[in-house]
Amino acid sequence: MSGPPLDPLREDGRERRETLTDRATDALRSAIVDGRLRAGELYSVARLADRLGVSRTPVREALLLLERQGMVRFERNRGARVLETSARDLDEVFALRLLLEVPAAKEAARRADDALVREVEAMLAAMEAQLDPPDEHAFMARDRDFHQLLLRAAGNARLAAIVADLRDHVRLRGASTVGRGRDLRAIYDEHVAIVEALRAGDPAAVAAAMRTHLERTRELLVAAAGGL
Amino acid sequence: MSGPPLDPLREDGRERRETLTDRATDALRSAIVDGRLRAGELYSVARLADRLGVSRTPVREALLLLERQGMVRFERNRGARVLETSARDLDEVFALRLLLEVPAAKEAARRADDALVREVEAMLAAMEAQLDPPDEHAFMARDRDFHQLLLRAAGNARLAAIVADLRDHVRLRGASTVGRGRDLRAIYDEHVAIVEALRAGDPAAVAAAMRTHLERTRELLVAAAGGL
DNA sequence: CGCCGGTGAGTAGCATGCTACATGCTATGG
DNA sequence: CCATAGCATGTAGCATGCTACTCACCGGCG
Repeated sequence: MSGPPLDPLREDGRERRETLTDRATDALRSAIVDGRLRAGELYSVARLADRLGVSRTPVREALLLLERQGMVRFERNRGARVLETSARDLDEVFALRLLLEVPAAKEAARRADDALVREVEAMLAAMEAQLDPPDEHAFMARDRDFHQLLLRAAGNARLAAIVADLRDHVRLRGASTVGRGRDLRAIYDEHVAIVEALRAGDPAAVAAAMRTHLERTRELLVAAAGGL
Repeated sequence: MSGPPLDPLREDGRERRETLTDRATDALRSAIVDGRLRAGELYSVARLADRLGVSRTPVREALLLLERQGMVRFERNRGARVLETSARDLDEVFALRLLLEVPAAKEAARRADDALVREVEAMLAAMEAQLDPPDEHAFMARDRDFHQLLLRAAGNARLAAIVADLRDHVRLRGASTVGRGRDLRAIYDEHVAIVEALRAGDPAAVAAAMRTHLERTRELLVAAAGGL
């Protein structure tokens, strides 16, 4: 089972600042998040290396990094297994995001200037553009950018990096299911509330809106994963 | 007819035996934390591999993992540089520890039973044993165990893992400096306050004691690093 | 004297070779 | 027919080979 070929990493352009290990890490991470590499499945380093068009070394190094992030687990002489994300895992992830992102949103609001507000508004518009027709993949990419913008604005780079890692545990479903469009609209509205509070210069309201958003998202995802 | 069970040679049937990469990661991490590998210095994979008595592969893999943790940075064709921990880094680390450990301590207190209280008390006694004569290295190891015990008791494994990673950014100084013994005593007393609140079954007091402890430690370390 | 270009040693990054082990299949013996 | 030994195949883990690059050093030239 070789599966569909992943995008080759090699580019003919000679200037490569990034290493192949970096590229392999990004490629495998996104393949796992959007399900092209399936949770629960075993993959061999050699086969993935073939699919990516590189040698085994950068692929193994990438998988070791993803293992540390909790996305895969090596099984000796068997392969690397993509780990499933249980409802309990999602609960842990969102407990952490609440602890980190709510205070970070408040701090970002305290520091916010007009330039940040404009950036956030632009991000919100980009999200809205993915509602009709509903494109979950593009929407979630914008959602990630929105959150990262606010997190970086809070001034703690490590916090932003930790949240980015946590997000990778939420898998995207492939085809939109029934009612998915309405879900996206609801998520979008929660972001609107955050931006309105930010525009009003009200850090406590920003924090509250972020808390509401994360709690609702947690409910949604935990339920979709079968509940606790 | 199976007879009496023999001791299984394999731990879990399918789990991971420790690899050389794992051991190299632990060895290098602790060498960096206690200063045997010096911050700011460049080290080559080949030389480290010689010192550890293994080939370059597990050493490179270990350094890649430590790079992801923010402890080293590869410089192409030059080596791996041990990153310094600035006062600003420490401020970020403790901002995160406050966001995570204070609520975690409260949750641990809510869940605490007699067994946990006894474990924590034993850990506290182990810390006290390192006060006279003062042994900073052993004391800090116990301190780490104390915090990890509480974090795990809070029921969020990822939270505990994140805090463990953050702690590695605090370097131990080698020989005790003047007044170091008194510092250890003060740190110990802050842990006593946490345990007393825990014994009293008062989650809010546990959280407050943890906050005090972390804020004082932050002040101490940020000042020692030259201030913000 | 100062600048500059060559050059050789050392390096990360990547590819590949090698070994022990896990597992499925098959042939063999009951 | 069924159980099982052993063989073929595939794998992670580790070692090693190879290449392009960095940089310190040195000698010659302005």
